[in-house]
Amino acid sequence: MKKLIELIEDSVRQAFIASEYDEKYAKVTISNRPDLCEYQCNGAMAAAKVYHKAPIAIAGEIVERLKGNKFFGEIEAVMPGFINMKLSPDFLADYVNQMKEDDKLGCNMAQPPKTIVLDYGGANVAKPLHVGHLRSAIIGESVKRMYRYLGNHVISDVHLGDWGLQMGLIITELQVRQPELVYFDESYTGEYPKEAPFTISELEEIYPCASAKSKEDSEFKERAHEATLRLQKGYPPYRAIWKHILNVSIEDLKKNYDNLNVSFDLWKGESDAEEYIPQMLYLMKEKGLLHESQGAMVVDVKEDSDTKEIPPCIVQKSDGAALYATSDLATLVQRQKDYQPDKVVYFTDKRQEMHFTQVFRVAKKAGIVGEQTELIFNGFGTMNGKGGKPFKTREGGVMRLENLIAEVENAVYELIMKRNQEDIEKKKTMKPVSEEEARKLAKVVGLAAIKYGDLSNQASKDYIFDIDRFSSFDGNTGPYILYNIVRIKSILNRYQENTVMEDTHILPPVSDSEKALMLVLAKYNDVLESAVNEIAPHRICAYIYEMSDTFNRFYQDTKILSCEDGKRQLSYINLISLVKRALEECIELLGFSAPDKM
RNA sequence: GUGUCCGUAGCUCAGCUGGAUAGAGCAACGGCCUUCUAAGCCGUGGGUCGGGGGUUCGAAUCCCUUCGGGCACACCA
Repeated sequence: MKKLIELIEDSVRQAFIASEYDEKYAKVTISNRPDLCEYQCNGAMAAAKVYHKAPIAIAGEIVERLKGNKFFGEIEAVMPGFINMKLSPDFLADYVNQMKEDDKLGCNMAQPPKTIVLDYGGANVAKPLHVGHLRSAIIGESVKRMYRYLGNHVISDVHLGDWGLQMGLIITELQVRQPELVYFDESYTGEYPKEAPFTISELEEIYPCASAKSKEDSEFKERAHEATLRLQKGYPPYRAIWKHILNVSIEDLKKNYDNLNVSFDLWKGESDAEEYIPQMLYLMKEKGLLHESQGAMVVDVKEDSDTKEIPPCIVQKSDGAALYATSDLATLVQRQKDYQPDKVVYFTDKRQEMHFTQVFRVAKKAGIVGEQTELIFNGFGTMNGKGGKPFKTREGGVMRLENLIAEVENAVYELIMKRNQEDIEKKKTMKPVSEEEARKLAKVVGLAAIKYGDLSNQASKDYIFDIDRFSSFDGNTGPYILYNIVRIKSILNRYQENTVMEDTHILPPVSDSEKALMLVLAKYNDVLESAVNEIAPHRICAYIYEMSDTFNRFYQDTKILSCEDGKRQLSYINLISLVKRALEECIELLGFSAPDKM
């Protein structure tokens, strides 16, 4: 469906052309003065100088040509040269009705659809998810849904950290602890056990212990490096241990991501890229890009236009082992082979920007991906605690993701119980909410609180994660958005109890608040498409907040269930159904959903 | 040091492809529940858009400069 603003702009452009002004001045924007008008065009002021005319005269000419146009209820030229427009109620209602008939509420599908690989999650095997993994998961998941919504072919890959030094560290530490295991018996030739010699919680303890040890004990560190290399070279017993680590971890990770309503099409890891390393190195060698520097194999990626020093990209360490860039590049080889993506987007902490700059340049230079392939680094800011310093537990440690989620759910749970208690005291309800019900509800609302709290900030900026603020039911929060959806559901339920809907037509608005609501609805496709183009979930948040706010005003001064005029009432019902649909589509894109009651 | 991002109300954030009086939420204060969920609505107070300069009819927005802060700068990921 054509965007509302484009329809208007087209007609304004015709007017500019008819008056022999350059059409570039015909740009229309949503008004920043809603008290004066709904849409505005400021082109007359810019054109004034070029055409040596008073801006108000130009604006006047344009307005004269547009008077009587079906789009406009009112249109006027205002000093010094603004063109102020208000839509005709009929046209607006017509547009909203068209939206309603469309599956995607008027959004235009990507033409042609693109194949897009998304790399987010970034979980490491053998390490629990912590708060540092939250943003990647939430933002990536949302962007996945956004791209998909517009009809793109999207493949999400968790891209596990399963191949680096941490593997060697664990193996080495395991050997220290349990040297009797068959994996460490060089002369052993039999089958390796199917059962892992550790549980997930043991694993989660082993890694930090080994990591700390390697910082103090250089001999231990040396052995870990060696073990890493042997693993990467395919040494069978280490492979067997590694497989155990993988299985135990993935099972646990899936559980955690499920709780966040985050899912992946692929559970590939750095290890899966390993077989592509030779091909990758060959491509580089063939192009003469590869050379040795201080014992390592590197590719120069400097460009003349650089404003700073970009160091060469190391693709092979001096001991021959793979590292971060190696696996990211080899992964690109694999993705190119499997999907020929038009676009690959990475969601990691913005501190990794340099790494991705290097990797992207090497990938293009070596021809790992085509010239046209878009490689996008979507770096996000740090999640800070209340004081503006990185988010920590009260003891100062790194907080586990599951604990964070539990804390938010608890905060929400407390609020639900408190509110229920107050309602009983005020005699608004007699029914105490059961603990089980409240817990269930707190899960749904808590997830909305976390995700909305995160996504409503611009991803690239650092932000403050404030549990109390995010889980609050007042103001610009996830719970508030859900509350509005629940309110609409409640009205619809009561209405449908005793009525059959036959006509689904929405009538032209009769009140300001109703028109305002339709105006917000009408820009749905515009907001969604630009949010997707800009990879900006926060724009969707801002939009649904605006819609909720506008709905509330409408709700306040419009009695729906007691409306006497049957046709009008039905129109209201259809209007708020559409609002509900729009809100639900949006929160679905953000990665959470609404309960039936709150 | 070089580069880069940021600095908007007491707090948390929008707005940044230049437009009219810089917007929300929280916090504070005052109204509105026998009527669709008051987790709401209406209203009041609160700002040198870090400072300075420039471009422009017009700058929070673009350019320069300065102060303050975050982050990155090859064998960790």
